[in-house]
This record gives sequence, structure tokens and C-alpha cells, in this order.
Amino acid sequence: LMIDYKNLSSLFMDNGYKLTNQRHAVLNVIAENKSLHLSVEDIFQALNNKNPEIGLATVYRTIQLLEKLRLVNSINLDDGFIRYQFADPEERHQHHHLICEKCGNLADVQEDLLEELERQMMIKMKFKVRNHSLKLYGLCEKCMNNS
Amino acid sequence: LMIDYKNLSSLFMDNGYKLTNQRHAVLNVIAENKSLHLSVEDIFQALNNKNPEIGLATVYRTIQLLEKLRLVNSINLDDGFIRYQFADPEERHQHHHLICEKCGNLADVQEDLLEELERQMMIKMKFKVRNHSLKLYGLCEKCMNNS
DNA sequence: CTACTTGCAAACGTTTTGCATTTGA
DNA sequence: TCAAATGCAAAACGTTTGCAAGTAG
Repeated sequence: LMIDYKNLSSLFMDNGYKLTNQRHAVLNVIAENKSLHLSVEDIFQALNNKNPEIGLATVYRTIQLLEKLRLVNSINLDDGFIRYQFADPEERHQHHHLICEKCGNLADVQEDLLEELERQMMIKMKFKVRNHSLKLYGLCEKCMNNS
Repeated sequence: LMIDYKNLSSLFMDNGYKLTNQRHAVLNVIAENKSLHLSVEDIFQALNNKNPEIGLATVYRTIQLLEKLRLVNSINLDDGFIRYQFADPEERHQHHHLICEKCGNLADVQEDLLEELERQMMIKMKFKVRNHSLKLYGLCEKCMNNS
């Protein structure tokens, strides 16, 4: 986990929330799977091993809280689930996603390539960008070669 | 409507579908509100004036078909509804969206500003982009001045 | 004619909520 | 101590589907 217990506890307390075992366990699952994009059901299943007492509603409520505290980001692939990923507090922007239309593979693009575009939005549209969501649909390397 | 009845009918027939009154009516609502982003419920309500006999399920099925025929684009603002907009067949790419986090206003950006980024994806990630979804969250001009 | 389409209502699956009980600080 | 958090089950919500009846070509 990137954040030690003391700092984590402070983050919750300072915002008027309690750091419960359940919340800590949910965050652990997400932090231990940084490269994955987990649905709430995925997280609930992962918890069932060590913390079978945690209810699904608690996972939903916790995820909402973690997102508010900016500890997780969400991505909606329009397949019926919202997926969650650990948000490194050191990263300034939500990263981009590459979605292969053939095999369904989902890849992250860490580099922020929208800074110039966002500058243009301010000039041309008088719009101040604070966050973004970019999904690129197409063919991954493997599927490009196999077609 | 950008497409005359004959061409529209051909588009449906050539793909093995029939151009029914219901489908024509749904497309008309979307085409007559090019600048808006209509939910299925919005479309259903708009139809109730002139075509009260059209059922909600038909609207859902028609929208799916229109999207398959590339006559409409969808945008998901993660507020529980998928919204639809007429897709000008002459536009090559899905346009971008500016979403004001203060007043909720939704604006379109017609200019495609991702061509260079998509070229970089091919070079750096070996990923061939075929479509994209870009949502920019922030402050519109009005809300920037009022804060 | 007849395969495709429709309208209705019931079903679906994810997410939210009400409420009594538990718990962190 | 006690407001906040939890677990459970029920409800909510947008969307999909089964099926009998209707219709475009």
C-alpha cells in the first residue's frame, strides 16, 4: 500500500469519516491490483476470501467514498459495470485507456497527452479543463497482427 | 432531415431491416434536435405528442439499430442515462464533449483534436485507434466568471 | 405471404436505500 | 458514549426480453 495507516487514517478523519476495517480491506484489494480494473463484484469476490463478513452494499458505499477521497478512479466501459483502479495521489491526471475492439483487452496510457488540447479548449471554447476521460477504441498489437 | 426517405429506406433495406413508421419517427426526433443530447426517456416523451402509440421498448430497440447503422452516436455521462445525438454521416469522428462541473452544461467540440495523439498511440503503444470517446470536465465560461 | 417488427408486461442486473444493529474514536 | 458505519433484504432504476399480434415489402 502506497499510504501508511497513519496517513490514511488522517485522510479519513480530516474529511469526517472513520477508517473502518471494511474500508481498509476494500482499499487493500484495489491497491494490491493496481494494474487491474475491478468491478464491484470483483472486489466483493476478492474480499470473500479474507473478509467474508463484508456486505456488498458496504463495498458500493466504500467505493463511492474512496472515489470522493480521490483514492480510486473509475472507468465505465459501457458493459454494465463500472470499474475501479487505484489512483496514485502523485499522478495529476486520470490516465487514458486503450480498448481493443477485437479481444477486449484494456490497457492504460500513463503519459498525459492532452495538455496542449486542454490549452486549446481554454483559448477556443473558454472552457477550463479540470479533469478528463479519454477512451481510445481500436486494435491492439496482437489483434492487428492476427487479422 | 439530412437523408431523404429513399436513401434512408435503402440504408435500412440494404442491411436487412425495414423502415417502419416507428423507426422513422424516432430518427426524426433525434434529427430535429441535433444540438441536444437526448435520453431514451426524452425521445419517448417527445414522441408521445405525435406518436403516442410507440412503446418504450421500441424506442430502445430502434436506438440500438440506429447506432448500428451509424445514424446516431451515444454519450454516457455516468448519470444513469445513455444519451443520443444525430450522427452526421459526413463527420469522420465522434466529437468531443465539454461538461461543466458547476452548471452541468454539455457542449460539443466539432473539431477533431486527437489526430496527433492517435498517431502517437500507434508509434508508442502499437495500438491502431479506430474510434474515441473524450469527455472534458471543468468550468464553462459562464461559471468561470461567476466564481 | 411471411419474416420482421411491435407493444405490453414481466424479467433482468446493477446499484441504492431503509432500518435495526454494531462500532470506531 | 453516540454519531457514523454496517449487513441484510427489499426497492429502485434503466434496460432487455418473451410472446402474441401486427405490418412492411
